[in-house]
Amino acid sequence: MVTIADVAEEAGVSISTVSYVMSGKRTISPETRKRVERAITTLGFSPHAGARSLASRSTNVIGLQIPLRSGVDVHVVMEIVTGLVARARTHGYDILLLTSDDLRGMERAARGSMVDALLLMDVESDDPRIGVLAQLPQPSLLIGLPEGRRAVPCVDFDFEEAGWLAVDRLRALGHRRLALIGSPEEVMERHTSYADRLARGFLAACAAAGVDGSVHACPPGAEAGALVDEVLAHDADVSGFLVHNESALPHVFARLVDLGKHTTGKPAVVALCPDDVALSVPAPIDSIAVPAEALGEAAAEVICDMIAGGTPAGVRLIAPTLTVRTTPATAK
Amino acid sequence: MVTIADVAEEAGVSISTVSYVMSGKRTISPETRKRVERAITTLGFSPHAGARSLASRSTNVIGLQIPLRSGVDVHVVMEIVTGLVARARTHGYDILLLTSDDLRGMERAARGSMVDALLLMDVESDDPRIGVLAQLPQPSLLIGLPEGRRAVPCVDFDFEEAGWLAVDRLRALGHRRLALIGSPEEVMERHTSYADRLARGFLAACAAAGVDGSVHACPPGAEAGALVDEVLAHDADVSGFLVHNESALPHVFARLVDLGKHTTGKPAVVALCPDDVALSVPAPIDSIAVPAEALGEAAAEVICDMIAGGTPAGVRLIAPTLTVRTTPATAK
DNA sequence: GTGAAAGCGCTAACAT
DNA sequence: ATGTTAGCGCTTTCAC
Repeated sequence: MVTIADVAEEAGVSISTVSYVMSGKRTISPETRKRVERAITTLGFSPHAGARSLASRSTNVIGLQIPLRSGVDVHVVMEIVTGLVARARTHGYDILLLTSDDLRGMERAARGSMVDALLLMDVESDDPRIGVLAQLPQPSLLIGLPEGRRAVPCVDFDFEEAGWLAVDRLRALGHRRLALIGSPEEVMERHTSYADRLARGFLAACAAAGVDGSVHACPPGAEAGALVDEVLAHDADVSGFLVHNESALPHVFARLVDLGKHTTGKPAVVALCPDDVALSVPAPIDSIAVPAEALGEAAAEVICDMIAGGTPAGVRLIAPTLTVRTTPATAK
Repeated sequence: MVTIADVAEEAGVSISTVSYVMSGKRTISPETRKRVERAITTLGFSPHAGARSLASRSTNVIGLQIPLRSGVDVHVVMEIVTGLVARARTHGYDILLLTSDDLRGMERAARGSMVDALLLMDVESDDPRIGVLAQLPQPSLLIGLPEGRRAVPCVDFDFEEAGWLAVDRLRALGHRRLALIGSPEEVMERHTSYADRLARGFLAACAAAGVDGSVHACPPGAEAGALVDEVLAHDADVSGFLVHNESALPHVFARLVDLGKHTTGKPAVVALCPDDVALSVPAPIDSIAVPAEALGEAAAEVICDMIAGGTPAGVRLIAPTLTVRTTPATAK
């Protein structure tokens, strides 16, 4: 293994000079800098991360708890992670993978100085991890928005507003009895932050508009078709659907077409999902995009800022936007 | 921050005793052990990972390159990662997330002693990363099976054999003209290892059985329906389909039902996908399970073994198994 | 503009 | 069965 001492010798300078060339923390004459840089590439030197973190008390690693639980939307998770990793790298940070069921893992990582900060996904409305985070010496950030006190900064998509937006659109399409086809039961039951907030926004918007609205947990995959039947069995006049369940979307849509509930002239669905998912449905549908990759990027920016000691982060919510792809006969 | 010296003082022993209590590398009297352990929990001590890696020359971290490229099956990726992380943790290893497009990232991690080993997913038949891996001081493992020399050990599902198995089944169902509906174009084009091997096994099996077989790249989502039409336009007698494209599966299946190509009495499809995906199709279909989680676990076992200096790993392929869910009228 | 040297918190000889 | 101590490879005062 090649060390900083080897580089120093090769370049004919002292160890500290090499260190300062790398960090840029003091002015170096152009010639020395050149010599050192040549020595570094000649020898193929990479500083030992452990030694560095020991001396500098920082790791350039961010711990990320990703949800490996059932019911989560893997597609969205992957996109968030994609954006996150890419953006973190541009700030010089690597990502240490932690799993969301492992409360002790994140403590271990933090207390063992393996990470400079912690990032949590798949946050629940009343998440037990938040208390732990607040005790940790490193800064932390949630991708999600729990209820109650905000002991920890948050970044998320504004699911609550998305509920309002969807109801607006469904009303404009002429629907007066609406249903939210949402996340699977287990996600709802553990009060995953986004599921709670979407339902809240949806129901509040329905109430405000004086239309009828109901919320339904929905299993992923083909069984979603049966749920549509169930909803209609309970109230045959339900005609507008907000679908927030990626793998159920094609099945819900197909069932609504079969039942004649959705036609080109009278669209019945607004989907909440990444754009490519909305486009994979056999016919055009309106959708509110979940900007997953941008969300990951935003989270990376905020956490890097926090590590750098930037301004207190607070709450940041990305606003939803509706994309209209249908041209209903009855739309004015 | 609490250090090993604090613990030693609290317990009234020397620093090395504390270290040896933690590592178990020498015999400690029960009383001292107890005292040290109490001191550790009292003070909430976690050893500094950087200091540890500096002194011990090992990090207890495995670098994992996950594919964040288009066309990959996120569902399968997540399952592999799930199995991998869980199993690695039981061996005391954490996972550093690297991305598969970042060739330099993995070198950086390895040369900077950030990881004890490297694990690569989404391997291509002639993968440029392999040459780099072989030069690195740390051991590495591929999840995949490239062609040519095996400079690096490999673990994977036996996609080639899966091709044979599927052809067996489709022939038993009475089909004589077969089509493989496979990965998206971009995955095929970069000669992703699994896509290549599945196609090879499928075509070899067709040739061996004297039946007609063709391979088709397939876009994810709804456009898959159109591909079915295209295949049949080219040869209307194609009747047996092996589908290896998770998000296309429901659409391919629906199209085949619409066209009357698939009936309960005469099943037309064998799917290659995780079991839950196969079960989410509206009707029972035969499938070959991709044991993604088990694959991740196997990879974790092998790499931990390699780090521990275990026996040279070579190639390990998990055998496919067919699950029959259909009871065709014509089956004997 | 550059060097010398004192740590950072551990592990693992080498002691006894 | 336990203590002493020399590093591990870097960053960062201090000194010039």
